Parts: sequence; structure tokens; C-alpha cells
Amino acid sequence: MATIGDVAREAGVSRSTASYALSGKRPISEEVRRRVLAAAEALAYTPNAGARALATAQTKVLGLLAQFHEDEFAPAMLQYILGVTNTARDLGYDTLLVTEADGERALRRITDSRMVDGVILMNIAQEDARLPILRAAPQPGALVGLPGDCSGLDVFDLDFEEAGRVMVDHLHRLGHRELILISHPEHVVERGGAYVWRLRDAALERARQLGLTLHAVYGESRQPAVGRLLNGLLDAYPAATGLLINNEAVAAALPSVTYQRGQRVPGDLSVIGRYSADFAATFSLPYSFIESAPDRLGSMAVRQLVRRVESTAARKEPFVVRFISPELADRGSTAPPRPHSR
Amino acid sequence: MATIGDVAREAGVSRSTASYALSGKRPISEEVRRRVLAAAEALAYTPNAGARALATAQTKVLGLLAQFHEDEFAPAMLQYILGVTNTARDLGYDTLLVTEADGERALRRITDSRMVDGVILMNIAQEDARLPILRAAPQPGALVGLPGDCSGLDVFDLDFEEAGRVMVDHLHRLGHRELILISHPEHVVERGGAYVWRLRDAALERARQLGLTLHAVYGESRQPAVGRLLNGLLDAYPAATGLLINNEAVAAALPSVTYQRGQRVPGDLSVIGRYSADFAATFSLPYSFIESAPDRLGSMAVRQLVRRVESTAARKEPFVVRFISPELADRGSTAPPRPHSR
DNA sequence: CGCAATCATCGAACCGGTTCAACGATCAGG
DNA sequence: CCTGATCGTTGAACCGGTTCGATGATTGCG
Repeated sequence: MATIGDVAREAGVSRSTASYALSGKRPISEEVRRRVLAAAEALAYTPNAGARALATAQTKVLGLLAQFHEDEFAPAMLQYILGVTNTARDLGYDTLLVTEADGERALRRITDSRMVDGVILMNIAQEDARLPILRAAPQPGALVGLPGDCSGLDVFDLDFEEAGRVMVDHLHRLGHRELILISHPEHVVERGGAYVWRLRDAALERARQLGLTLHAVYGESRQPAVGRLLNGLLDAYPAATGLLINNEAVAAALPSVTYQRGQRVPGDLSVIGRYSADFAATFSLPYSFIESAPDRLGSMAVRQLVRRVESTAARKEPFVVRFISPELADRGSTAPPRPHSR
Repeated sequence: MATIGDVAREAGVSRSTASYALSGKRPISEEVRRRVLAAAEALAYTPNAGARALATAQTKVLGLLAQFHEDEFAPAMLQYILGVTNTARDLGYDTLLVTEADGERALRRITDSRMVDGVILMNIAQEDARLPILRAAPQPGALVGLPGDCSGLDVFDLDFEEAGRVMVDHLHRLGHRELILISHPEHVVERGGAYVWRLRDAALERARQLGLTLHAVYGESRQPAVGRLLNGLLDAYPAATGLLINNEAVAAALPSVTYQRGQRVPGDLSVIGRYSADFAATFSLPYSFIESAPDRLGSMAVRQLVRRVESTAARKEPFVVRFISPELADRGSTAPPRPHSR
């Protein structure tokens, strides 16, 4: 494999001249520049990444820490990952995907060794043990997800509170009076998944203000538990006419349950979910939903991260906490409740 | 950030001694070793990845090229990716995930620049333009998927031919005489996705031998096209009593279609799919299926790749083409056909 | 015509590791 | 007491880039 020394020799110049000719960081005569470029082309020269990283203290690689827990729905995470990798590449960065269970160790490894120029964290917990490590790291970091303490990091997330209110308001306007909200499994809450109670608490509060009955329950993440849960709930609350779903696995499982029970959507039951359009297409979900925009969030996080990586000025700017406001995609799965419909 | 020079100074030894004490590649007195380790601990020393890569010509990173085409079912790919990243980490490697559309450019970039010690390729096409590049690269490579020309690379894939025969045999034994096989979209075939026709041709051949009628058709990958297709097929071939599905998107969409049509599985229709157990759980699929073992394939590919990376002897061994033999997971979705059941 | 400014190029140092050849100290054997 | 082997340690070179300060050639101006 050709080094810059080979290119220089081939072009009959010094290594430094070859470097400048290729980078354009100093004026080089047209004649010499041509020779160097020709030599580089002829030798199929590609800079050695390790050497360049050592010299410039830049790797052009971003770290992406994503964890695949049993009780989180893997296909939903994929969207975030693609949002990150695609945007990173557009900006000239490759992505180191780290799925290690021990996130703290992994984070320390990739930052201390300077394998990456910056880090994106996913699956953020309320008290996330990785955050102190990331704050202390020499590289900037960005989060997809809202932790308890946002200081020192850029944070991007869906506005789950507003999402909860939008869901409740929507069904309230249609005349519903008793609703069921299915969240993620309780275990996700115990692990500190704030997006669960952020949506839930806001929905409960709004329901209280409006005088609605809202049954807020924890969900499941796998079959057959999900199916059992749904059937149990629909049996337990026969007067409920609206279903709010903040749980991808439950949303994915609902169609077959309603078919089996012979319930029509929205005739017998109005449904609103919270997931992405891609997810809806993948799982053939016919419900109206709050767009969770995972690709947009991943993309925003990367853009901000790269800004900080590439500009000293940007590194000094105050940290941002940016919420995407929930937009309801109407797929016609909600309607006014029919009296005694169930 | 502490360098090995800092550690050496702190321990009162030379840089080379510190290096040897940490790596254990030369005998070092107990006393000095203790001092060096203590200094490294105290300074929280972590070797600089770029410097180490430059010196050792090893990065401890593997490249993973995965493409997310519109007409391939993204959630199915995730399993392979996790199989690769998890196994890689177990063996001490991180994973550079590259989803770039231009795979040839991406491959050249990560191999020529020596960012990675080895490469795993997914979405292998019959005539895959990336293969010549990978063969010429200084790093070893492994494929998940079977190309037309396997030379110079280790190849791992499901035995799709045998999978096709197992499916047909199974339904034949139960007494079925007319079957439908739904493959991937035709566009996947045009792109060179050999796994489509490998299963299909073997199934057709076996059906011919057994005197069965097998309608082999291309599928779709997104809703609502998938649903339309399924309804169309079940209408078009009312005498068919068995359905073979080599297409994750179709499998995922089938339950709601049969519910809607009021057809019972296996009472009215026997069904066999080809996907993974994880996929079945994620999508609540109640069908018997050929296990495609994506995590096992990813894991095997990584193990072989790392063997070649780490041992000069292994690098000289002949290349392997290894097929996982299809195993039928019986979920009770097949039964003898009822006469005139449809 | 001489001096200063400008320009393109070069040599050397540096980034932070690893590794080789050589060195001095210790010890055993003759 | 001298020699040779053994052991632990060291200085220097190297990996392949980037970058700084210096150099010599050219040009412009008075």
C-alpha cells in the first residue's frame, strides 16, 4: 500500500510538499500540484487512518451507543440507528456501533482511546451512569432521549408530555369519556426510561383537567404476553372507547387482537399510537399516530455533534435541549364513540 | 490525557519498559511491573488507538457493510447486525457499521485507509461488484450470503435449496397437492439476490418430482401492496391448500389477511415461513418456519474472520463455504388439507 | 542595481505507541 | 579472578501522516 512518501518520491517532491498539495493548506505551484495528484492517482494512494488520527487528533468516526434490551422493541431502534449512520456519512463520518451491555465500560473504551471524535448515546435513562463519563470525556456528546440532568450535553427527544396531551385532547374532542393508555413494560420504568412516565403523567393530568377517565397501565414487549394483556384490558374496561398506545410492541400486536375479538376500529374502538411512519409501514399499522421521527432525531443529534466536533467556537456555545413537537398523522382510526358500542 | 511517556516517567522507567510491562511481551521484574501498573492506574492511562494502529497495523475494528434497500425488510436485517456486533465484541473487536448506498466506494475507503482489520459483507448479490475489491484488499473478508463466485472469501449462508425442499416435502407428506410459494419482490432478483431463486428453483424441482402443483410468484415488501398481493393470490388459486413464504414482509402481513378473509390456519390453509425465531416473536407470527438463524450466521462469519485476522497460519487455510442446514420449527400451522376446504 | 517582499518548497519535529539491538549488572562455572 | 551466559532495562528507530520554521529563488520597487 502506497504511503505519502511513495507519492512524494513518484512526484519528485518532499513529503511535506505532497501533503500540502493534497490538502491545499498552502499554496503550491500548478505544475507540482498536478504531478502530486497524478502520482497519488497512479499509486492509488489513500491516507492511513491511524497515522492521520495520530497527527491530527481527528478520526472522522462517531461512536453510537445503542442497547438492545429484551423489553425494548428492537425494530423501533433500527430507525434511530439509520438516522444516525446516514447523516454521519453525509457529513463525512463513519459510525462505530457499540451494542455492548456494559455501556459505561464501552464508553470509556472508545473515548479514552480516542477512537471517535464524538459520541451519540441512545436508550437514555433518568439517572444514566454513562452521562458523567461522557461529560468528562474529551469528545463532545449528544443524546437521543431526555435524562434527568441535561447539563454539559446536547439533548434531542420527542416532546412526550405534549404527545400525551395531544392524544387525550384528540379523543376528548371526539367525545370519548373513558380511555386506556398502554405504556411500556414496568421494567422499562424501573430502568429509568423517562419517556414512559413523561407521556403518561401528562396524559393523566390532562385527563383530570378534562374530567375524563384514563386507565394508565404498563404494557408488555413480547408475545404471547402482549396479546393476553390486550384481551385482559379490553375485557376489564368494557366502557373504554379509546386506546392510547405508547409501546411499539403493543401497537404491532393490536390488529390481530381486534380481528380476533371482532372489534372494529374506529367503529367500536378509537386508537392512537406513538411511533414512526416507517414503523407503521413496516408493521402495516392502520392507526392514527404521533410521529416519533426517529430518523429526524438521529439526524439532528449528529448534526449538532459534528458542529461541535469541527468548530472550537461551536464547542463553547451553550448546550441545547431540543424537543420535536408531536404531529398527529391521521389514518382514520379515531371517530366519535358510538353509544354502548361495546 | 496520559500517554505511555507519562506512565513511564511516573514509574521512573523508560517508555519501552513501560510498554513491555503493560504488554508482558518481555520479562520485567516484579518490582518494576508493579510500579508501572500502579502508574497506569493512577493516571487512568488508555493507549491511543491511532498510535497503536500505526505501530501494530491492527485496529481491533471490523467493518460491517449492510445496505437497507427499500424492497428488503429492515427488521430482518437487524438480527444479522446484532449477531455480528455482539460476537465481535466478545472477541475484542468493535464494529464500524457502514450503510452507505455506494458499497464499493465505502469498502475501498475503509480497507485502503486501514480503518478495519477485516470486513463482513451483507446483502450479497450474485455478481457483487464489491467482491473484487474485497479480494484485492489487504484485509480478510467474510460474506453473509452466497455470491456466484466464492473464491478468495469465506462464505456463510442458509442452505436455501434445502430449505425449499424441506418446505415442499413437509406439505407433500401431509397430503397437499397444490401450493403457492411467495418469494421476495422481483426487484430483489434483478439486483442479484440469489437466495430468492435458490429456494424457488429447488422447490419447483422437488414439486415437479413429486407431481405437485407449485405456483411460484414474486412478492412485495411494503403495505398496502403486500395485502393486495395476498388477497389476489388466495383468490386466484382457490384450490391451493399450502402457502410457502420466503419473504419476511409477506409473513408479517399474513395474519391480518387470513383474519379478514375468515380463513383458518391450518384448518383452511397450511403455512410455512422462512425467518428467525426472534423475528417470529417480534411479529407474533404463529406459523411453522424454517429457522434462518441470522445471529448464528453473523456470529460464524465473525469468528472465522477474526481467526484469519489474528493468525497468519489461518490466513493461508483454504476458504470455506458453509451452509446452515434448515431446521423446521413446528408451530402447528400445517395440517392435512381438508377436502374442498376452500 | 540593490534590497525587501513574496512565493514555493523543503527538512525536521511531532503525534503515541511498539519493537529491535545493545547495554550493564548479576551470577555461575572453570 | 576471569569469562560467558542470563536477565532486566534502555535508547533509538519506526509506523505514516501533518505542520512549523527556514531556505532559496523570484519578483517588485525605489
